[in-house]
Amino acid sequence: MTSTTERPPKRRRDRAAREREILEAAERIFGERGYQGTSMDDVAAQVGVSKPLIYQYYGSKDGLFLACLARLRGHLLDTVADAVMAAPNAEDALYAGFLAWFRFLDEHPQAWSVLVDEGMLSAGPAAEATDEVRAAFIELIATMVRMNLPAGRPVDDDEVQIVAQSISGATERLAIWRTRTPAPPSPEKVARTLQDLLWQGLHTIKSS
Amino acid sequence: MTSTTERPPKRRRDRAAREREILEAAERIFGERGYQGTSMDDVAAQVGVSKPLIYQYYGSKDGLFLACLARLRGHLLDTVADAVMAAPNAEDALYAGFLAWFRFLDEHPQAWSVLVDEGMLSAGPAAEATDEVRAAFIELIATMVRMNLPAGRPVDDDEVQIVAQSISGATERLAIWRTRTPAPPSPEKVARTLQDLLWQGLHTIKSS
DNA sequence: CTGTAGAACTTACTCGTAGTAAGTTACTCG
DNA sequence: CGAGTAACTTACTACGAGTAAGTTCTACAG
Repeated sequence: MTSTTERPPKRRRDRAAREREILEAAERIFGERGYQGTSMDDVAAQVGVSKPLIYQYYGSKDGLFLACLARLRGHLLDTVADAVMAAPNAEDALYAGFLAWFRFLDEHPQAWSVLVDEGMLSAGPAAEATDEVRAAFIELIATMVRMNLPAGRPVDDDEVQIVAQSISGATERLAIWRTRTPAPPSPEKVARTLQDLLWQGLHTIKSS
Repeated sequence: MTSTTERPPKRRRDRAAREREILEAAERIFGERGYQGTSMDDVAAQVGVSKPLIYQYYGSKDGLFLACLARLRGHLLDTVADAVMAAPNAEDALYAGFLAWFRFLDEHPQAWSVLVDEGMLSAGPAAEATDEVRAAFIELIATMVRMNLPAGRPVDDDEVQIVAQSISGATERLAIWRTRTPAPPSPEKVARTLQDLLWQGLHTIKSS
C-alpha cells in the first residue's frame, strides 16, 4: 500500500441498488435533454458503469425511458387521485383535481419534461405501455364525471369517454402551454377557469 | 396504370417539380411508418433519387418532416376555418369547426399520422416551427371564443388563452383516441358532445 | 483458508442511419 | 459548338443503439 489515494468509488453493488442509481440518473438526464438528446452512453457515463449493464437491467432505451415515465406518472396520478378523493363533492373534486395537477407540474418541472416526451414513443411496443398509464388517468376522470351524474341512471358510455378524453387532452395541453409561457397564470387561476368552462356542460351527458 | 403521369426512364426535372415529388413521397411514407420508422434512404429510393439531393432541398430529416407537417396542417386549418366562417352565428360556428376537424381526419388518416408524430420534434429548432403552426389554430379558436362574448367589452386575455388551449388539447386528444378505438363514435356525435360540454361554460369568461 | 458457482460488470465489436465532401452529368443559352 | 450552371451521384464519416463473449468480484461450502 504505497499509495495514499482512496478507492471507494468503484464498488460493486447489488442489482436493486444499481437499478435505482441508473433510474435516478436517467430521470435527470432525460429531464434535461429529452429523449432524443440523451444517449445510453451518456447515462452509463453518468452512473459510472458500462452500457451493456443498463441493457441487461432495462432491455432497451425505450425500456429505461418507460421505467422513468411509469414512476413519475404514478406519482402524479397518486397526487391527483388523493386530492380528488379528499373533496366532499363532485364540484370540489373537479377543481381539486385540476389544482393538484398543475401544482405538481409546477413543483416537478424536470418530471414534466419526461412526461411530455412520451409523444416520442408513438411507435413501437412502448406506445402500449404509455397508453396504459394514460388510461389510468382517463379512468379517474371518467369516474369523476360519473360521480357528477344522477346516481343509478344508465349513462351513455360514449359520451363519458368523449368528455374524459377531452378533459385529459385539455389538461395536458394547458400544462405544456404553461411551461412555454413566460409568466403563466397561477395554478389556481387555470384550475378555476377550467372548472368554470366545464362544470355546466358536464350536466348535459345523456342517458344511453 | 399506377399513376396519371408517365415515368419513362429517369429524367432530370427542375427543382420545383422534384421538390413536389419528394414531398409527396415523404408524406406517404411518414404517414405509413411514422417519423422514426422512416429513413432518408427509404424516401430517396422511393423517389428514385439519391439522398444528398433531398438534403440539398430540405436540409435535414426534420426539415423534410416539417415541410410535410406544414402543408397538411395548412390544409386542415383552411378546412376548419372555412367551416367556421360559413356559420351564421357563434354557436353554429363552434359545432361546424369541430365537425370539420373530425371529418377531415377521418378522410385523411395518413395525414393525421404525420400530424400526431409532431410530438417527435419536441427537441431542437424544429419545435418552434411546429408551435407556430399550432398557434394559428389557437388563434382561430380564440377568435371564435371572442365572437361568442358581448362585443366591445374588454376581456380577460388569460382566460381566453386558457380556454383556447383547452379546446385545442381536447380536440387533439379526441382525434388520437378515435383512431385507436375500434368503433369510434361518428364525427357528428363527437362534435355534438363536445359542443354540449363547452357551450355553457364559454359564457363564464370574465372581463379583465 | 481455500475453491468454485454465479452474479456483477467490461471490452470490443456490428449495424443502421443521419449527414457531408467532392466530383460528374445533363441542360441552357450565348 | 462550348462554357456556365443546375441537377444529380458515389463514396465516404460520425455517432448511437444494441450485442457477443469474456472477465472480475463475492458469497459460501468444505
